[in-house]
Amino acid sequence: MNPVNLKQLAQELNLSVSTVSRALSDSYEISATTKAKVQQLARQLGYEPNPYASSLRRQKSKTIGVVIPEVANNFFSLAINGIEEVARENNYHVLIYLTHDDAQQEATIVQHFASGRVDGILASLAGETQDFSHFSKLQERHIPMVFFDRVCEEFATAKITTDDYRSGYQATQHLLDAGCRHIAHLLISDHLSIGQKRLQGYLDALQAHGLTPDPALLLRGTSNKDRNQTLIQELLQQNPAIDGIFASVETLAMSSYLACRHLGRRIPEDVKIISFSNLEIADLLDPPLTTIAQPAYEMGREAARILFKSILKNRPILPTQSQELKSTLIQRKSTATT
Amino acid sequence: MNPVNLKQLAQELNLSVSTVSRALSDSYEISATTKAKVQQLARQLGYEPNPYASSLRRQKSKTIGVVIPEVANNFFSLAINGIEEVARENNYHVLIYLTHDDAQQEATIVQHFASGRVDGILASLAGETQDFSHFSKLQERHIPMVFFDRVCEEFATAKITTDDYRSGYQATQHLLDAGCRHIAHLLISDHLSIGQKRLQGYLDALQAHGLTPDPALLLRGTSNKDRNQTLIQELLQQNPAIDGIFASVETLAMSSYLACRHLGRRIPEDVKIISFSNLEIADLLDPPLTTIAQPAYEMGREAARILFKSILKNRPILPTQSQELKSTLIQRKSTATT
DNA sequence: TTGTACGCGTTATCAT
DNA sequence: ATGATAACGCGTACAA
Repeated sequence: MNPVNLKQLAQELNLSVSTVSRALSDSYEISATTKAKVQQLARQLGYEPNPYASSLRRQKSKTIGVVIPEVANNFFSLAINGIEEVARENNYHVLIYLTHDDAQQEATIVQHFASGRVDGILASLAGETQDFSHFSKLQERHIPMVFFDRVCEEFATAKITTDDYRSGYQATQHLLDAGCRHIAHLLISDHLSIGQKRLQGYLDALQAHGLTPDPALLLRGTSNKDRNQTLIQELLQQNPAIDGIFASVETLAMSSYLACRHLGRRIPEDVKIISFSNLEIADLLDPPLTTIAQPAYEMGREAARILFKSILKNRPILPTQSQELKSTLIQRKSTATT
Repeated sequence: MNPVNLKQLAQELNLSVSTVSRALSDSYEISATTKAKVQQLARQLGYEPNPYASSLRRQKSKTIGVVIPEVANNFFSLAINGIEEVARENNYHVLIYLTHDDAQQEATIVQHFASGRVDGILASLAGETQDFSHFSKLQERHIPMVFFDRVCEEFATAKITTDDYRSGYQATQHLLDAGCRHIAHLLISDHLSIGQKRLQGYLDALQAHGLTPDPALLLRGTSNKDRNQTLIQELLQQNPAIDGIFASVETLAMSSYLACRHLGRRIPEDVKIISFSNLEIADLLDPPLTTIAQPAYEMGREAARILFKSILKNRPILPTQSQELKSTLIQRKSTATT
């Protein structure tokens, strides 16, 4: 059984292809009776319009592309939920591409979008990305694009972020208030602006409290979790004074838990830990993890909304449409004072 | 700047469209020099072939559709990782659709696939699904389809599952060995075959130990976590003898943790808990959760491999290509004997 | 080795 | 109210 097309419907009904097409799109110029006949047969034969023919003709793909580092990550999977919801509301389809934090792969993916496969793009940068020329080329082609979370500052488009500087400051402040004086900061990447902002918040908070940041207490995580745990263990051993850890991403907090356990450091008695995290069950950890939770779902949704506003109204996206949402610090036992 | 197409390249080079087309596909009938010229200009102008025109012409979309209940779920996000990897290896694109466990939405999505938008489908059923006719229609159209995890037994196609009966038996056995005599079983849905198998394993294990299963100890979870926690609390209160919980999915285990905490039941002293789960950090929970971990990534990968074998060789998928992978019981403190 | 012509399925324009 | 026709961009059979 082959896919049914307009021609077959037309033949069956002794109508022209164009009449059938119009009947199906509920055009006002078609009589009610023909409409009914056509639509009934279409339903009966399970007719589905060929989306590629339609895309070719209309120069619209009804598809958006989502480019993210990983999907097995609470933040991104929640964001996808938000994106998918808005896409469905607009009868759009969602193509997912994973960069695995590899700039080269990201470039390949984005380059492909010059083909017209998607009407718009939602992207969160690979940690490695330093050269943004692949994105610029898309801008020249006027393909609307919204960045979320791991944004590219330089681009004249909308970006959905959270108040990373403030959160970084607040997290550090929280540890200081809890009595920590030697706070390590674990970051993801040297290149991401959100990482830089969180770092700057950390540095400023320390200095505001009369403390001199110690570069030895900064650790760049890798993509390998075992390696990260080892690095953190070494950090803790080489700097026994460390009494607080501020992790920029969830996995680094988890590696810190394992490192502490391995070294016999108690949380929060010996080391207090706070982390950016969208772990739903932070409360069920041992000990419960104090988190800065980003509104991941809302970020995905807002990014998608802005994108669709542009696609549907055929207007360029302006940087002024950017939004900065608020993260929430949720205090739990991992930073409790004894 | 408009998307570049073959016509423009042809004009620029004083060649015909077909020559350019052939040069780009590295056809043997084109001279090396023209090929070089064409390819250079194509690169220079950032030419990307229009995938929709190509799909229309070739009747191939180079796209697969993935239909799953949720993405914010460790099992499914890991599976997507596996799927995406295989898709990328084959230069295919991945469309993601979420059913949110709603059979109606699933039917709508699947129905749309009759349009030819995808060359193949990977699906994991919505918990609610009872009527499978939407899938049958696709089979009539010979669109290759592989089910994974939440499979539909009735279909003559490949299914990737885990040894759910054995795991259900083993999980129950594990609790029995730990001394439990009143074991509750929390399931997702009455309709999913994997749920039925796990349940059967549970029932058989009980009976093999001379215990009579008590229907009052079976609880069907909902899609609402708070509601689930309430239900579990009621279950525990109405059946104070319960000393073991076997959860069929991770969220029900987490709700059980919260329920126990709320009621002051200690884990594992008062109640031991075991659950199907792909939580990476089960070990960091309080107490660490004994899990049956499914090879989610591998399942996605294998399902995708089978699908691509069919797509690329243009052969139907046979039920004999089905695979049953092994889950692993990882014993942790939540089922420890005191 | 290259060019011409057609068709994939749909939609939009122009006629009747 | 309906039909004929062209075009979207690409790939291929056939011609030259």
